[in-house]
Amino acid sequence: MDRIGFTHLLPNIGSCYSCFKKEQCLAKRLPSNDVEGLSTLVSNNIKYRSGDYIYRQGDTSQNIFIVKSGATKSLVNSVEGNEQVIGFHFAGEVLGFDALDTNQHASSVIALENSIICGFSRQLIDKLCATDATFQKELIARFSCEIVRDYQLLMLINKKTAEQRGAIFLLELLARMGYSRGQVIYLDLVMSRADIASYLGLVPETVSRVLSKFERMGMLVVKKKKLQIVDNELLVNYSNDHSLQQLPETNEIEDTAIPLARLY
Amino acid sequence: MDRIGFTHLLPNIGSCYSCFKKEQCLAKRLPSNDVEGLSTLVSNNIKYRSGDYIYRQGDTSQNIFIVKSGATKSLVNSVEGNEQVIGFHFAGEVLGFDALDTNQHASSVIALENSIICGFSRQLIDKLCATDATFQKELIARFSCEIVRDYQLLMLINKKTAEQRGAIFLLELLARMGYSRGQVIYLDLVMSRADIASYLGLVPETVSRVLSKFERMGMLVVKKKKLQIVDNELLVNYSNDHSLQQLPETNEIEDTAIPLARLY
DNA sequence: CGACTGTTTGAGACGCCTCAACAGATGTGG
DNA sequence: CCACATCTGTTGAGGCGTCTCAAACAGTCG
Repeated sequence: MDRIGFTHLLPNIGSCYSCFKKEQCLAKRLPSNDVEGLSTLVSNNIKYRSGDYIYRQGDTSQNIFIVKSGATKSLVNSVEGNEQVIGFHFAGEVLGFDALDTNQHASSVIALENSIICGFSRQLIDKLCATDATFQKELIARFSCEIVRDYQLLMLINKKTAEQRGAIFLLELLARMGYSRGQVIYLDLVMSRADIASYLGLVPETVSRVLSKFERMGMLVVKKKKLQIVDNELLVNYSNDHSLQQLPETNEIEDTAIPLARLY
Repeated sequence: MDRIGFTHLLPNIGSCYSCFKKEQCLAKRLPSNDVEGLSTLVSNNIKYRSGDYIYRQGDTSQNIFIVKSGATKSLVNSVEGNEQVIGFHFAGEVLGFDALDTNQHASSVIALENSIICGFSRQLIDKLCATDATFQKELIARFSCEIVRDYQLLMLINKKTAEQRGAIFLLELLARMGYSRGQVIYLDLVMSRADIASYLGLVPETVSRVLSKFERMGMLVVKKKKLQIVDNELLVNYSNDHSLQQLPETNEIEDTAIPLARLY
């Protein structure tokens, strides 16, 4: 499951200077003569296996991490033991913004598949911020982006039906994978139904039902963790408030009369 | 409604140097000889009336703001026109972190009462970051704090009952107002029931019902926007998962016996 | 092969929303 | 000052969407 296609070509430990992902990195615009020296402050290319923790809620550290390949989920545990997934993270994304105030991570991050991740110590962050205005601005931008993402998740969980959440989730995933509309595309869910459910504020059964319904409608084809998106427009339609524009489900066998009744 | 007690003593426009809130300010530790010059880059002590917008979702700017006195709410509008309150902000808190990546605010902020707010231009932020490591770290800390706050709000909205949300909301408000446990205290809700409901992912009717129930239980006394917290411990108890330890509600006609029943 | 986890599907329960009516507070203009 | 409209907040009755609980199945691993 090599998401980027050529991970196997990389040495396990490499300098930032030769990193094939440096354009996506937080520190992408560092002058190259600095980069080499800085690599001593970076944990390069750490391999994590599926299920491994990158860090745990409560860990005392101010490291931040950058996903180089693979995928992770972040989650928060409440005092009562409830656990909620608050994000999925793919290549190029930054983790660990939650510890830079309190010196304790407010969330845990777990690899969803075998992943390669770089770490920046707080020492390095401060050094880069002090010497490189570009890095500093990039860091601020990433922070801001994360906050906006949280807002969107809040909007998603609040006051949307399970079907809307499902549709929006899939569209978000498609967008992050770089797919545009109108293509017949295949989507690889790296996370479990339970993860999706937790992220969307639902239970796994409901997620399963939503996906099944989408499949019955001809919107997509579900095969375990592999999805084929057949009708992207329908998905977009469903992600909006469709209370007034209810589309007929697969009518043949069972209904026929019901959708007509629903039409006005 | 003078939350801090001596707003009226302040001049409308003053330098940062003489600001009585500089200890709480993002720029609190600036060397005093710099502060005077910087005040030209700060919009000092702008007065907003209740209902005024500090900024609107979609506004093109990268200013950030600091609430000096008063209170605000921030909210996000979805494409379908739904609106959700995502935060309340009191003196000392920073607003506007959501525009530093895209150069567009992802949320709106509205004054809940007459408020005094300072603004920092992006130009100033960058200048301070470049010259003052302390400011830079403080900014990062505020960012991180905001992200953790968002996580907590997500946990609050997801999988909690209306009563838990109500209890947690009140406790959060108490904590931010600096009250500790065990006191009989008065709480002044500056926001409407609709604002609370939106923030908690509920409808105003439900918020009203929850508050009424808390009052019937002897937990607090509701009088419009003024609350008296009578039994803080009970509130804490209710904020946890009380499915297994359901406390008896008012069974008798009205009261009298209720406090006694609650004593163990 | 049997345990185990993850997923799907169904039936019923329950919590919150919706809709409606009403009360109280606030503001406006005559 | 009152009549009126408007807005906020409260309370009740009923409906609906999601959760809960249960069962069955598939896939994986020992």
